[in-house]
Amino acid sequence: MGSNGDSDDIDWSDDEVRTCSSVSSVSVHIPVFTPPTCESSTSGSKINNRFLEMGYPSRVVLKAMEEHGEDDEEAILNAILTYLGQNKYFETMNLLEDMGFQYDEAFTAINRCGLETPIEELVEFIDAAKMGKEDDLQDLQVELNDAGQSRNGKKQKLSREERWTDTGKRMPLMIGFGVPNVGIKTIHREIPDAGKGPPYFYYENVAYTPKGVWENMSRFLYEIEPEFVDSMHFSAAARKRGYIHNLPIDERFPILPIPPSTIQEALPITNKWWPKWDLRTKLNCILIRHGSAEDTKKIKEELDKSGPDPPEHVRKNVLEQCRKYNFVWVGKNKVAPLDLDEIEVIMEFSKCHTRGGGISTTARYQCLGNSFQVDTVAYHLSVLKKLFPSGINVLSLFSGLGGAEVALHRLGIPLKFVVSVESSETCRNILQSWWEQSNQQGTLINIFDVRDVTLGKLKELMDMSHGFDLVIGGSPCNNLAGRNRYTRDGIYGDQSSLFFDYFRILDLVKKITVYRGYG
DNA sequence: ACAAGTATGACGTTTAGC
DNA sequence: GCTAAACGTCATACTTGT
Repeated sequence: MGSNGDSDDIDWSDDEVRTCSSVSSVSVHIPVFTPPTCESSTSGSKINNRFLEMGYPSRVVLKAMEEHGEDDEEAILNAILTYLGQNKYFETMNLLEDMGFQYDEAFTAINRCGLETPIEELVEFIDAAKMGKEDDLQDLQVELNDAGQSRNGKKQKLSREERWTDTGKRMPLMIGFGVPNVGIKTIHREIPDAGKGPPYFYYENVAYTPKGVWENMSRFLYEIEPEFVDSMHFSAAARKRGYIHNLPIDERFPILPIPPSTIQEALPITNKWWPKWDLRTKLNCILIRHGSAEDTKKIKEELDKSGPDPPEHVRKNVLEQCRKYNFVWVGKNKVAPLDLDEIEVIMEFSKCHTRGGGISTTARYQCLGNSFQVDTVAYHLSVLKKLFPSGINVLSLFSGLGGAEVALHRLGIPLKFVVSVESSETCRNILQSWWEQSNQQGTLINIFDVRDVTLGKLKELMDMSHGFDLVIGGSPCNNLAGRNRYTRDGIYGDQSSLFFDYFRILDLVKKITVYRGYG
């Protein structure tokens, strides 16, 4: 934590790590889906443009505006969602759940049978799926029903709080302080004074770390309780991440249109070849490496050998491999790893975000596997739109592909001044070319190494920008991630210890902000 | 040939929740 | 005890450019 010989005009004596009582009481209520609220606007063409920017087909937008006038944005959005079948989706989900089916059952049924399938057939599908899973699933069902009735002495649907894997295992839902459509928690949370902005900050890392890591990080980050969210609630792939931030959590909204949230919707070309006995509707976490060609070959050979109705042990083995390597079905008995453009879209970057400019395939897989899932982060950042209508100054640490920048841009928050700190030249190039292509009007400054972000450098940057509104970043997870067999050393590991630079820089920005009266 | 960059097979353990 | 998942690392072979 050297201050590089800067002449200090602030008291930089080492802070004790703050000990604040972090209190948060949680209450839960379960609303049905409501479309995101939109500010009222004065001109119809403005609204039109906004919906078009959101990516809705112009024909649909025009039709909605014809029927609902030009000013009632909420009614127009509602109509668009109806035309696109999204309202129907939520209605059907709610109906099935009201009938007593679990979230995942309803989810799978709709996504396997299609939205237009009559409700009776969906019910049949679910029942049939259950029969196919034999005794263990029946036992599970009994167990779930029992649990559903006994919890808190009140009948309660477990599906809102928990989900089941396609093998029937119960998993935590990981919805943090709420996600769209699944069930929104109403939460009152107190942020300890030391953690309050300005600046706002947002820190991200993998949810499953060695024991004690999140407690440790939380202790540094002002005792703020982490929010754990699985991006499966925003996209077709799981991504269990923890976020420590001091953002408000009321009135969050997702970026629109809501992207496909199942494998079947996101990768429709796989439907034709997807076997009935592969019940996956969600991909596992997208990693930095893809599965091997050798493994896909073995799967094909094994299935070709066992004929049209493979025996249980073959299915089990194939499914195990598919889950492990995130294989999808691309031909008869033929699985393949995800393509790069498929990953780009699932992470909610645009197609070709990482393509070209001399970047190798391996490097693309790597930086995409390291990235934010944009919808998830955008949902959390959406509260900034109201707070910074004229634009935002961002210090983006460990920027990578620019997930934070893309999220803010997609939310329609102008990027006035962005300092991006990123050690990979490849990633800096990708962010730089996105910046140019997306027609940014603000300033982008690239810095190579977080260690170069000293007190003096920060003062210089904050003089230029009049302070930072948001400090955002996810520090390296190498030494935390479960897949690491060699150097899962925890927060003090070679790469993951850069967390402390995140903290150092954030804390310096806080102090400069107070001292100079920014914000 | 050689170096540098790229692709790929092989490789357990620690979480968490029953 | 069980199952399931996990922003990965290392060594080596291959490819590309000079």
